[in-house]
Amino acid sequence: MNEGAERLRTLRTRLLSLAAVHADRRVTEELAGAGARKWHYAVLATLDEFGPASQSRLSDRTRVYRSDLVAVLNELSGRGQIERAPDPADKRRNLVRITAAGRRQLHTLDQLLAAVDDDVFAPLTPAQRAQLTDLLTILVDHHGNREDPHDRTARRHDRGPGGGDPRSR
Amino acid sequence: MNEGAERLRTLRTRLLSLAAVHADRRVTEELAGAGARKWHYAVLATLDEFGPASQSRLSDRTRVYRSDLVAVLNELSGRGQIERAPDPADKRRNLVRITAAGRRQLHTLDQLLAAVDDDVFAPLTPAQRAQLTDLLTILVDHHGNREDPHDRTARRHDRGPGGGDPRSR
DNA sequence: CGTCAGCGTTAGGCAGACTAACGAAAGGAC
DNA sequence: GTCCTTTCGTTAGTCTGCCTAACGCTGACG
Repeated sequence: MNEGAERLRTLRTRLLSLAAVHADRRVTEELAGAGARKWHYAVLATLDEFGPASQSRLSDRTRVYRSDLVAVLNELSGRGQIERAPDPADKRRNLVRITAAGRRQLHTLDQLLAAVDDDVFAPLTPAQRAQLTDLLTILVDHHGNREDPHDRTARRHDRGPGGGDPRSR
Repeated sequence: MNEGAERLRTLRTRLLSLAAVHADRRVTEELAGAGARKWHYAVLATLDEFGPASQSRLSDRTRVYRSDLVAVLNELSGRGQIERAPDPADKRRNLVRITAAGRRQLHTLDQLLAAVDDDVFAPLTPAQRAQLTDLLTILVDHHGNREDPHDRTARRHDRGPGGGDPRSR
């Protein structure tokens, strides 16, 4: 009944995708149960660890696009989990800070995600889980440093005269 | 400079996602260079290994939704890489078969994907790559068997009666 | 022969990733 | 101080992948 072609089953990039899709789905499901999404968690966690920050800084740290961040912050502040106030030192900026309610929510989500992790990686032994984390970390670190996401400092002007987008899409 | 919160950097599900997103992007880019997409490859490979099949069988084996498969097959047949003809034995079905041109394309894509794999997993030693494949295979096999994709026999009824989810956007 | 299930197809929703552009404000050069 | 450029938050819109719903047709079964 089940299962496809040899080539597909052993294609490493595909395996990676399939595993990730499944994990993503589980995470999304669980977070939805708490009325949150991945980005909400990312923002709350980042604010908690780094303290108040402007939206663009948040965008850099969470890898959420500035344009999409707006909606996320709207939702979070609608629930009183963050506060957004103009920065007196620079009126272009908003200073975003996490609230007590936000910390409570963050704590809830932390536990939730730990449970999902346990569930998703249940078929692996603790040693294997650690192994997997190591391998993935190597990969992510490697390309994370050379292919910075929407980098604002290095890019921006490289739109050559040809206008061509190097990454066709 | 770089990099976000500890909690995010060490979250296993997130690492998995990030690695997969990167791999996916590379794959998509390269395939685009050959005028193909992932699904095209999946279909061609499956046809090549299993021989002619109906669309719904293809859908099962490739995990491409029947609705989306239509467009993929249109494109492939537009390029002469597959042939689609009504099954004389059951007029509801189309029999899809790969052509010689399709096999050539498949071969091209195989090489292309091998190169991408090499590139994406370059930071890992061969032993580590094998390890990763093993770990991912365990994960995929495990949930692949209990959470059949768009399973048609055992529907899911989880969409509550409450109607839509008015996600503001 | 009538009902039901399976097939291919069309249409559409929704979310995530990403680009473009804009008004407001800041910073620097002169 | 006046230009010019950059940064910031924001809105709008595109594109793709994932997924549901429904339709018309055909075959299977009682």
